[in-house]
Amino acid sequence: MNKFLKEFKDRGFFYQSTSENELSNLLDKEKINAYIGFDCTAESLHVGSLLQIMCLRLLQKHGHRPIVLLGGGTTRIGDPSGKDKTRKILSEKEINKNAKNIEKLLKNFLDIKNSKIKPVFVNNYSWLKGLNYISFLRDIGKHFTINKMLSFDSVKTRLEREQSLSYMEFNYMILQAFDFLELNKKKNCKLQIGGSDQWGNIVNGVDLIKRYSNKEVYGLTTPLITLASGAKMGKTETGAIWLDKKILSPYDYWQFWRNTDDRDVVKFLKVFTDLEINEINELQSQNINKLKILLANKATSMLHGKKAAQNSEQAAKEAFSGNTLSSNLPTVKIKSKDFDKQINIIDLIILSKLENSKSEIRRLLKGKAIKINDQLINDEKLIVNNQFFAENYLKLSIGKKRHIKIEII
RNA sequence: GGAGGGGUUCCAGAGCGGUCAAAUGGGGCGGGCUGUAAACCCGUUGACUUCGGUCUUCGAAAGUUCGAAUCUUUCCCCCUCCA
Repeated sequence: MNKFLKEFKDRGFFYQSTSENELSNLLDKEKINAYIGFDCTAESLHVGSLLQIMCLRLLQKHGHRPIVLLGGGTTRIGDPSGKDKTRKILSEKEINKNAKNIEKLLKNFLDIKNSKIKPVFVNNYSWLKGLNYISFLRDIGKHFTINKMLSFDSVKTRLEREQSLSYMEFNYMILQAFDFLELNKKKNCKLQIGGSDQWGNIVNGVDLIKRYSNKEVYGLTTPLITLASGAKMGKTETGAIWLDKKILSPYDYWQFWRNTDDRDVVKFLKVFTDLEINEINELQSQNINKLKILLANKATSMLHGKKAAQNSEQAAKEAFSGNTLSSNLPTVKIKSKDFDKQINIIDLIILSKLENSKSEIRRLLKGKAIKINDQLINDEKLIVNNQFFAENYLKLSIGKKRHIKIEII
């Protein structure tokens, strides 16, 4: 089997593929261009997309060129796969902004220097915006039968539940197939990778290219990563694990990985780091917490850089064991006019934005959850004044895991 | 078109005139144990509070009543069965 494909499987990326043997042969024979599409519904990507991002890296590792398709056009329509309802439609401005931001994020992960494997970024809006309806129907539409389209899961489930599926969304799969065709024509793209929920859309593209150009292209899907606990990867109660540091600090990102369930650690090392498989196998005998730190460091430095990862590890070490006020903890700045020499503990926490309900803070205080400079606070009337600050800093902890530094400016 | 069932706090789901901010389970949060894990145990889970209370919630609106999630009317939305 082809080396790329083998590693793809060994690491746990593989779910299914079209004509696997032929694909393997092709990958042996030449370095190809392969694409993954990202939709632009949010201003950032979250950990849920990380699996796809790692696929792009893996392609690069094996000398293939990734094409990143930003769904600037298709986001205007909305993919009905896996959705009960039509999503809200975003404005053009938002979509463009999102696309830009996502491109920027992805560049953190990819090798953008090596010209042989340097990723190509394309936005499908560039070819979708000017489509001529009549010629599109004649050239492309004739290759799709309604009979078949109705058989796709994304359509079927909607219809079965008698939830409306608009004509607009119904067209999504055709557009995605068309994307593949365009990329094949323009960029000689021969492979599309996507999540398992994209299977139908991908196969459509493969079929379309076969019929339209009589060329052989391939599709490859990744499994849905589920956690040992059964939850979906990347969605926590407090919100998604975003990749953009403006939304989620590197420290919190690091913590996300540090808190991985024991049972998921090895799986994650394989999928979300570049460590070689045999290296990971050797490491398995190590202390599980060391592995989690390794995972956190690898994952964080890949996105935010080595320095950020080191700082996060350092901050975590200090926040959890020592009582020193780490300079690396996430910092909340409070204006001295709001502080005004002293402030009630509850108001301080509100200002810090760690909690936004006073009742909740009172509960936490009663439950021995709140510490200032590692000193337990259980008096809700406590006045925090200058004495609590070393320099201009104070460490505020809620529970065992949330630690921040408050700075007066 | 006909017959019936239902919309309750994050979710599932009880309540069916006062004792209801609303049982129970899940989830979340906090505490304990430990390893910033899992499992387990305990507490907590609308907001505000001078801790006495106060205010806002049971699909929407109007009404009956001293008093409504609970009764009535209208409206909106879901589901099941028959045609």
